[in-house]
Amino acid sequence: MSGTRLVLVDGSGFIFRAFHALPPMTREDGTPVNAVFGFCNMLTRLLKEHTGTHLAVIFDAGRTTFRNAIDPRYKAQRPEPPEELIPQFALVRDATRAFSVPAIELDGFEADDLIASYAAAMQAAGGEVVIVSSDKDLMQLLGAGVSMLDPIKSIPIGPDEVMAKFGVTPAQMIDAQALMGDSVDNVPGVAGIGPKGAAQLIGEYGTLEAILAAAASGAMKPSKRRDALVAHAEDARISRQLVALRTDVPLPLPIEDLVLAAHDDAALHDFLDAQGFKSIKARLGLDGLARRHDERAAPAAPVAARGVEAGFGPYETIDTPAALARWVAAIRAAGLVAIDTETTDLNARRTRLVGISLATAPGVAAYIPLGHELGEQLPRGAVVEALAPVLGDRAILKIFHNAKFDLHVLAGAGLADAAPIDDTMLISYALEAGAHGHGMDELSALHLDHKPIAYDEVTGTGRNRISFSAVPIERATAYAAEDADVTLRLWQMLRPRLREAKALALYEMLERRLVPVLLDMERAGIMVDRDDLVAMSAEFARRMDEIQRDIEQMVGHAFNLGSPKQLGEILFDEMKLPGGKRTKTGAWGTDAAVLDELAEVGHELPVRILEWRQLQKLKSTYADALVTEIDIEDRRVHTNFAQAIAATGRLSSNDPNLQNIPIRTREGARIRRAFIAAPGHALISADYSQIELRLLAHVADIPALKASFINGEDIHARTASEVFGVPMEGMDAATRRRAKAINFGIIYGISAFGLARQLGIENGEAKRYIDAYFARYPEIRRYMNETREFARTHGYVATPFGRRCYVPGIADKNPARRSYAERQAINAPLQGGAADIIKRAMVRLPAAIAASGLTLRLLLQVHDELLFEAATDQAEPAAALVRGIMQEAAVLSVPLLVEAGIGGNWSDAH
DNA sequence: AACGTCCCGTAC
DNA sequence: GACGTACGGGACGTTA
Repeated sequence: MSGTRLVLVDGSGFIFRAFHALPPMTREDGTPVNAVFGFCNMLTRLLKEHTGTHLAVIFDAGRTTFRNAIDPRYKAQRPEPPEELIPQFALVRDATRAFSVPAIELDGFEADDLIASYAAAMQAAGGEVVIVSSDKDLMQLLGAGVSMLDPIKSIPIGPDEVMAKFGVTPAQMIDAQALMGDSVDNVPGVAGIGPKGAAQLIGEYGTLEAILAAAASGAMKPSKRRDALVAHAEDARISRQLVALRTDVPLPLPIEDLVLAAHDDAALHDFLDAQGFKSIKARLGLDGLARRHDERAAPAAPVAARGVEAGFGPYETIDTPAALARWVAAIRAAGLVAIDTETTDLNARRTRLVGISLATAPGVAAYIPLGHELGEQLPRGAVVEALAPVLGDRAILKIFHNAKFDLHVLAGAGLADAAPIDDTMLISYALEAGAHGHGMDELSALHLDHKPIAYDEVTGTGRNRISFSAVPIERATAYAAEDADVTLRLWQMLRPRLREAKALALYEMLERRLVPVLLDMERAGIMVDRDDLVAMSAEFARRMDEIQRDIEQMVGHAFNLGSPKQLGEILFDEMKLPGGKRTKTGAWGTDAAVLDELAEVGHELPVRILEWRQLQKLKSTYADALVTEIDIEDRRVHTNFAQAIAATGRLSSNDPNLQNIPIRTREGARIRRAFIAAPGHALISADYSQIELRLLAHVADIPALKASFINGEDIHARTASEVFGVPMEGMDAATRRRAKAINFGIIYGISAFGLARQLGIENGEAKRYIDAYFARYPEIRRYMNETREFARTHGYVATPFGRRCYVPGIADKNPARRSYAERQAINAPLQGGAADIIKRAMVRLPAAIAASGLTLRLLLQVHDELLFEAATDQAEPAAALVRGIMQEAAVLSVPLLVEAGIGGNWSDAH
């Protein structure tokens, strides 16, 4: 029977799960049919996707089975099914037959035993089995030729998932379940032992019998748990018999009879019509068929039905306690929920929660209004109380798009505990950084072929913009619930791709773990000296006034110094200064390089303009802008770190950008000095030395460069010595500077033109430098060629840690654009590799800091630098701790060096 | 008035 | 055109 693939649907399990996961819906005559609808959808999907060669749906038969003989308590206290579910049991069996699929059940046995027996028979015959269920009771069957598929989430469940959820292998599930028991089925287990305890014991002793023997013999150290094991040993053994599935049940139908058959279109059409499942009919292409017994038009599908299947909306508004309770139950049944929050402001930290949307399955989403100005809404407290246990439940996955934003907002509303999380924005970024943006609307258009309602459409823009709290609830529901729905669908689509793209570890170990770290950094903020900044701003203004007067005197009339256009016309049209260059739009260029050149040839005006420009920059971008960003509550500035923007894996910072605070010039450093430690604290700056050049030495495997780093040499001086043939000792600063520019140029994908511009030399001379460099380090040229070639064949390059950075222009016919993409390709593994390393350090820090007991927190990341705030008297050991974590964050063929400094302000900490 | 683009400059 | 990655301010031209 090799080549046979038998799909076994756990019909009874599905009915319960679908009933709880889907919102209520009824057909025309009032009969509830939500589980039937879910079932028909699931079967349609299975048939469409050609999952197997054989198919059957297995059901439980009756209420008593052989297990009641083992233990009369088994399933004894199971409550009657809900009233709305009862009529659906028969309807689901009808549905199965309508699809021409065998419905199998056998008195005295549960569906699980039949599934186990069919699976065993198939295994013996050398075929494959796919069990469509998410029931943990069936996980013990996973193994060679037997796999599981979650019917609602449409995701595979394999040994990895079992290990992730229960910490044991499928083969160990029986013993694990025997220990933990099952309150729903009244399987006793051992009191006090849950999934975690069971996994730990099995990990240590191997089997249930070994555990019980160790407990009885005293080989286990005395504890409450050991006492419980001794006292309940018999319960555990009985539990084992209850949870172990029978594989020897007589098969009611031979496997050959389960072969997939074409369904009877007319019969199926009539059944679906009777239920009002118009959308499924459409999917199966049965619209055109006339009804055999009744020619009137079929009733419109219930609203929920369209959503469940494929449509986006309409969605439910949750405004009664009953609806809220129903949704909480649906989330528990689904084991996951996609969540989106709506707020008064787009800044996560200073916003207020206006509503929460939830989605448990495609099309199944709802909105909980909380802070709308008009309309019936549940009290905030009641919603928080109902959702807190769900958000805090480690067994329920919370899916967000840009989780950090929602986590800020939820924490502000008293819902600080929400783990585990997934983030579709970060999943997309881990998969395809650089290929496209990772906003929800863009991903929805790309992957779901659906354009969601835009935020601006709901609130308006500009002067007409209204707060989300002023949006009518009905409109808010349509927008907000759709976002949760889209998030859930993106998750279903993208999550499985992580493994295929070898990005699973990158996502789970790095990007996802970074979320709480960044959240804490943003929350912490950094203290700035407001008075200092205000004073600086005034001083800069005064000096700019003076300079402006001088300039206007030199020019002979007033003009807007801030206008490059006016300035260019004055310099090159009016005053006829030499050396004018045009920008790409034809205007005169007036950037610093141009003005520098004019200054070189002896003009005073450009010098004054450069001075004015510097002050203008410092005043507007830094002094003034930062003052407006100070949080009045804590006198600190809180940036936002964007985790899915840069094509290389770097973070970016905005509102305000704290990753480009001046440092190089004397006046600029004054701005940096305004970033101060809180009273009783010191700032610690720790930065990687030459991390990108070290990565270059490592990935391009350049022995000479590696040796330099291993020997702790001054790398730029060494380069100068090699390229220009001068001794390291007594080297002049200009020579070293040239070598430094070459080293940077290499990292950026060097061109003679670029290097010439950088150094202010002729193209020809720059080319000679580069040639000399390549001659001395021949591996560089090989690395560059191989990297370009890899990018051309794959469309991306990868960092040493597996992050893919896409370079879309790599095959462009336009040589300029292609060259640009090639330089990106050469730079990305180095810049991205450095980003990976510092992120590794960042995710390792919280545990190390907690273990150290030091008062120390991370405030900022600036690509190769981490800035901390520590209690003053602990700054030294704190600096040593972070140096260690950062240096050990990765093991390369060259050492990583971290330099740390301590100071009362950011400038002095360097 | 609001938005998008350009030019420019800051960081790593 | 112009060696990599970002963010943002002010000017300016276009839209509403």
